[in-house]
Amino acid sequence: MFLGEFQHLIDGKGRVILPAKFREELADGLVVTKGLEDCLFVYTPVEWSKLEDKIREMPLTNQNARAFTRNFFSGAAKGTPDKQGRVSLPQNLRDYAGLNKDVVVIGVGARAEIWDKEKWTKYSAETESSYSEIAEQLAGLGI
Amino acid sequence: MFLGEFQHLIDGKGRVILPAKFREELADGLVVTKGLEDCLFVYTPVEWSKLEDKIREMPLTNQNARAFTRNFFSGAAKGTPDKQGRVSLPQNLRDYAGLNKDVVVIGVGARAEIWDKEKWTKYSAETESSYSEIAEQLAGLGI
DNA sequence: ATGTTGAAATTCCCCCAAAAACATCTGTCT
DNA sequence: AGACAGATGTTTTTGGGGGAATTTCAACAT
Repeated sequence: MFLGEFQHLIDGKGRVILPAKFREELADGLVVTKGLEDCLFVYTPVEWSKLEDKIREMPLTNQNARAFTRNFFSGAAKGTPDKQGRVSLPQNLRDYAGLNKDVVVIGVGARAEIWDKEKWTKYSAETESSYSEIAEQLAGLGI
Repeated sequence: MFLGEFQHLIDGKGRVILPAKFREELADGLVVTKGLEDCLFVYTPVEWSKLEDKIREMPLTNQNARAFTRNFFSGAAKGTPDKQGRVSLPQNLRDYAGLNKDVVVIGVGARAEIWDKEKWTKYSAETESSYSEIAEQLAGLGI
């Protein structure tokens, strides 16, 4: 279970330091993928394989499914944090999320997310103001 | 399981260097064939034979099925990477996929794909929008 | 409030492995 | 026999991964 918001830097080699609170859960591996709203999703191996199973069911013969599958798998990277809690992010993922130096790592329950700091600031400002409105619309989802 | 996106060059003899992360899985052989959307599909021997079985089940009476089967099998080539992790691609396959010098090798779960760099750039840009659409739907399914 | 201790974060440096260019060998065809 | 095309091997360079050291921060106790 990932909670909280943490500021970090990316080093010259494209590595992020994981928040200390996330280390234990991710110690034996993690998977990073292209997420929604231009951020990266970070899953534990268990969560990932659930996802993977769903995707594998998609038919090879459907063109949209192919496009999605390609994006999904090619935009994914397995990794293990080193002894200092760092994970290296492949170039294509950094490009996708527009990560430069300042990043924000947030906990979102089952997964963590990595954002470019600026993008996150903007996004959270926008959604915070409409927080209760959004909540209203979610009422139908049974929360 | 193949994941990620990797840039490589084809040498003068028509050989591609396989990404280091794919080597182990392909060490004891691989099958390359004409893929969909002008790229090449690369399978492990195991995955290939699974596919072969599926294709055999297709009705011989369907004209499209016949055409597909012909392309798929006639364009296939078995190979083994050398000690440095290189695979040589037959001329006809290189022509098919329009491979010059810069290629992109991507992991797509059960298979890998080899793309001409330019084509891949274009394709992934075009399909990115459908990615987030589908991802959103999947996210709605509680993933 | 201040000093002390420990852990986390940032920077630096080294080494190994992977890429890319370069070179050699073999066989076949003319 | 020579030349060419194909495949296989070798060398050098570059980039990335990993470790270590220094600094910063935070928590705690005096």
